Amino acid sequence: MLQQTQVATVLRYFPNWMRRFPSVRALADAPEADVLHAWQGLGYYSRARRLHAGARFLLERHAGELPRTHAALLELPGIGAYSAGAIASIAFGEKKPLVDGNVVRVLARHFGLRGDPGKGPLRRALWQLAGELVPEDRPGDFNQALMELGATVCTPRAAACGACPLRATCVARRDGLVEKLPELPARPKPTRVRAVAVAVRDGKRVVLVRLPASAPRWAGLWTFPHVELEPNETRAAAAERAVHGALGVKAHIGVELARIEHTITRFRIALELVEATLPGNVLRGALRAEHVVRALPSELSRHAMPAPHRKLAVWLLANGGAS
DNA sequence: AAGACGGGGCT
DNA sequence: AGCCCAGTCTT
Repeated sequence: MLQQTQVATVLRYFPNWMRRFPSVRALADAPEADVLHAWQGLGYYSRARRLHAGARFLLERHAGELPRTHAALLELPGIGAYSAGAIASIAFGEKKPLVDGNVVRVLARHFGLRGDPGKGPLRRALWQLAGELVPEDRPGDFNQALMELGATVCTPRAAACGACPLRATCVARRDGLVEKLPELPARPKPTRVRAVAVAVRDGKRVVLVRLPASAPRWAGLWTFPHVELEPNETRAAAAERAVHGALGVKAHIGVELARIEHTITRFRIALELVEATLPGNVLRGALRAEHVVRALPSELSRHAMPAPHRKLAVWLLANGGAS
């Protein structure tokens, strides 16, 4: 849960997660829908699916117990070099390094390492260095200390060098490079896109569709039928296309209901919610599919939805089913 | 060896 | 408005 996610954010999810899945078996036995529901809003949903798969893997291969070696941990879905190093060193006292965003920063600054830490040469050097530094005695404490130093003292901006226990030997501090290191590439500015989502009405109910497991984004989550607008495409045409793509039927497109802005990894999406109805004769068959559900606005929260569609669902609930 | 994957905290 | 977060997996 903490992979690429701040502790402050995880704190809002972890207690509920542990209440719903208090054991490896509880998680392994849970339907994926429940797992995604408990994860909804956290992002990087493949983490949830891998954690789920990991629980099942543990039951099949390790009698439901976490293996105690770095090598065996690495075989688990969702456990990469960082997590295997963290668990092996912190939980089991194995002398293994770890490199997370904090460690990258601390090491790059302290040793004055130039280059992009995401690229091969420096990336390898950082793991090599971390491996040489981690001690036989209390490797977990050392690793946590390194991360904690990065999180609290050697921060991305306004580092508290005066309070740093390593200030005497820090190359970046000596050379005035603290703010320059590590040399992370700037994230490209998000591309602006317009998208339309459709609230397909069936009386007081509204249609949600579940994205297929093969979807590049939000796989397994429920959304309103939606598409990005093509160049020069009208909102209504896009809305029709969205409904046809999701349900295979033609819809009567109505008025715009709401509009939100949402930024995800590389896109800044202006997402408009448009109302629609279906001809009565196609309604029943089209909505029978397993990946389609009709729900009252008050029931939408039962389904795992990504943040932007969740916002639209909240809007629908607040602003009623006025149709 | 690059890209892709979410969403939000914090400056 | 940016930057970055206790990374992993796929292409």
